[in-house]
Amino acid sequence: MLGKLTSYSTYMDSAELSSSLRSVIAALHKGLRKQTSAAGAYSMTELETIGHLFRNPTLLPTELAALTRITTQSMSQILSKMEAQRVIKRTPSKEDKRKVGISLTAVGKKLVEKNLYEKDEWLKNEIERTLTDKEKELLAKVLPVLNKLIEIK
Amino acid sequence: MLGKLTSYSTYMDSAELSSSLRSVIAALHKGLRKQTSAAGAYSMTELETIGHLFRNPTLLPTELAALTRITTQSMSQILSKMEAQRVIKRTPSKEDKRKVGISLTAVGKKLVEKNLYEKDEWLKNEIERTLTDKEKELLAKVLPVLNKLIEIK
DNA sequence: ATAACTTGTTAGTTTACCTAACAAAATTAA
DNA sequence: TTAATTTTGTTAGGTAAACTAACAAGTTAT
Repeated sequence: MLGKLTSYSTYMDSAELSSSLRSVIAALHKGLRKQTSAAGAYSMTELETIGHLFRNPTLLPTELAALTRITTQSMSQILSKMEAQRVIKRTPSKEDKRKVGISLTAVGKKLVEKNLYEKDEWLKNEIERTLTDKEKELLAKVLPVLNKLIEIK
Repeated sequence: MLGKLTSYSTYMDSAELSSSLRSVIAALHKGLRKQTSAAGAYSMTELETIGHLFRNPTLLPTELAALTRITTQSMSQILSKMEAQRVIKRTPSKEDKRKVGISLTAVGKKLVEKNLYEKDEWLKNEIERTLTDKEKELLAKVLPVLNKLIEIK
């Protein structure tokens, strides 16, 4: 079962690496979903959407959909929900009347600053509880590597 | 926004670490799901289930549910589906008549050997295409760290 | 001018989970 | 030993978060 040794690892070839990575991603994702699904909280994708709007003053629905990797139709539904909650606002463009700028409302921004990181509490606690400082450092180092895997091409 | 510096990272505190990790996990999970959802393929959890049965000759539904982090009810449905496909078989225990041993059929084993790793093809290709050998090495090193985060307590 | 493309939306469907309710066997308590 | 409780597995029904289909309206290309 063990793949042939290569230069990049004494233990794993890419097949085993991907299988193990899939496995741990599935488990972590389930842990996260269980957290966020508690009591009318934001879903994973809603959380991502809010995060993008926090870092970018305004974005189009299409752009948000691409960033969060869902269809524009699904994004449209999320936006309607968040608009009803006064978390985001839709501002139709004057140059191109098809376009609708999406941005956080004042209420939304306040809510985000107060709550966004709190939503990650579970994972944060898991990290602090189970990992050593050295492991945290390693994790921080590998994040850009993981992000390379999901770059939009 | 930048947290105060700590010993384990020059750049990230646990809050930022967890936020970034959540983000990349969500994206990777979506990428994986898109792959596995193609053409009557196995879902993420079904894939996990098969993997566990590949490594353990027989397991109980309860054990499989715990390992894959879903309810026993959900596992029951997955098992029914896979039994209908002749991928797994149910063998009631003689000592304890409540228990049902789950194992891969001959057909299932063959199918798994042929296909399990292929299902990870997308991720494998992404890894090989976008990561350098050094990055692959780093990824292999961080896997046990990520697994620590999801250990069943 | 009209055809083709872009952008955003609503409507309806699917998937992968969940909770509720229950049956049957095993274990513990009385 | 009988009765209550716990364990194990299942079916039935519900839900959240995605999807595809269809379409309206604005923009660009021919």
